[in-house]
Amino acid sequence: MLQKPRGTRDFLPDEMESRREVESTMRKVSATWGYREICTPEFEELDLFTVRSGEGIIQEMYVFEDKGGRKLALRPELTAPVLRMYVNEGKTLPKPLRWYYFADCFRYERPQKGRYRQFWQFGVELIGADTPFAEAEVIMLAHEILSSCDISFTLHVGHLSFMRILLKELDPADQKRARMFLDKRDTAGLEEYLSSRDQSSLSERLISLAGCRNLEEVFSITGDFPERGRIEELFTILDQSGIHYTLNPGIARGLDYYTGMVFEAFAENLGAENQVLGGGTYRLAHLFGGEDTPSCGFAIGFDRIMVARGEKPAEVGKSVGVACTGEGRSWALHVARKFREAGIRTLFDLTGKSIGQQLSGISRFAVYAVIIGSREQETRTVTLKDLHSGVQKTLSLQDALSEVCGDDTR
RNA sequence: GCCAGGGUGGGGUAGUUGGUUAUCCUAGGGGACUGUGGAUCCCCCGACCCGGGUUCGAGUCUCGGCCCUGGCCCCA
Repeated sequence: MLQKPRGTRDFLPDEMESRREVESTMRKVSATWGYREICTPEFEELDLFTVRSGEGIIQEMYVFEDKGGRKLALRPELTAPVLRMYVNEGKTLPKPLRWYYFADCFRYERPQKGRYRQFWQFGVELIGADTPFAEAEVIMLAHEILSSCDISFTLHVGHLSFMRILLKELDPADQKRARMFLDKRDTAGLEEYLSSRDQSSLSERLISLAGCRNLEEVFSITGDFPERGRIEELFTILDQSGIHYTLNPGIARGLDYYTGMVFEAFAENLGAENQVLGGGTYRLAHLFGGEDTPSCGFAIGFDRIMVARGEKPAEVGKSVGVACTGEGRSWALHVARKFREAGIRTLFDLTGKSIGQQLSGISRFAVYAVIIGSREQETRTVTLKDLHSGVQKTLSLQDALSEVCGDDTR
């Protein structure tokens, strides 16, 4: 028997419905903030991703050559494609651009809990606004989306300037190593590394920086620097917004293109892969041939959200099943059509068996049965049975429709 | 790429030291049953992940691969 490729999943209707429910919540929230959906190709030129992230990621991607010999890759993420799209066709649109996407991505990695080779991301990019308000808006939107997903999470907000100030004397390779240690909260590793570089005093300052939970402490370590005012303004807005977050100067993020604010969110129930969101302020457009454009955004690991939510059956809508005898068939078809026109999920019996057996089938998926035989056909009525209470009555079609439609508890 | 633990009908499972026709539950299909439901009874369907090796004989032992679960690495 053929298997599905490693790290991919099939989704049955129950799971698909609950995924769509969450997805639709994310879309709705984003829409209320004025963000509009975009879509980019499933695959792109390989260079788009290597320009941004380096050659090293080739082994983590699905890379292939098409019949014309072009080197292509299934997208491993969406920020680069979105910014490529912006450079290609968004430059003349009025700024700022508020875009969101919901799309699948592919990474050739070892699957584990919450990590698959095909996975879905919901993300937002705010392009062309370079203010504390822009950064705050993106964080607040992220917070609202996560809150609407019915999971418990913690939101950490940081800024790369703090670390940069302390690290500016080191050469770039050492800076990068030091950031990685901090990002992983590996203080022992950091101390060891920096003392091998004769920078022991630095590691102490870095570690206390990473432990800071308010700005005064941070600035007492870093001293004053030009961006201070802007950073203070950003956090003032966050405080005024009332969202719950933690200041975390230890966030470094993996990549070099982040320029300032960075933030991450973590959920429970997730094991080793518990980060559900990551984002920040960055500059990428110039890498793809555009003007240097300030942007910020975030991406949500949709599948991890679903894991963190746990088993939650999706809402079942109202539904009726139509059972009929041979004599009642033509009237039953008409009745079914009317129910569907009223927006009710309506399943017609396909077995042609006895009424009892039809009801037996219907009761497995519907809360109402509509029974049509020769009596109903002659009098143009329907027999509506509530399968929960067992109560049934014979009504006009119109009354049956309003009974089903009007009863919101079903 | 690395480590640990796994893989028996669709799902969940039993299977002793290697020994007859691989156990049970559930789901699914059919029937009893063409004007009143989820019940019951009967019947059916359906599995040892793949390949090599050891053996008279392998679900069981062994090697390799694939896949799953979790962890490491990485995390754009």
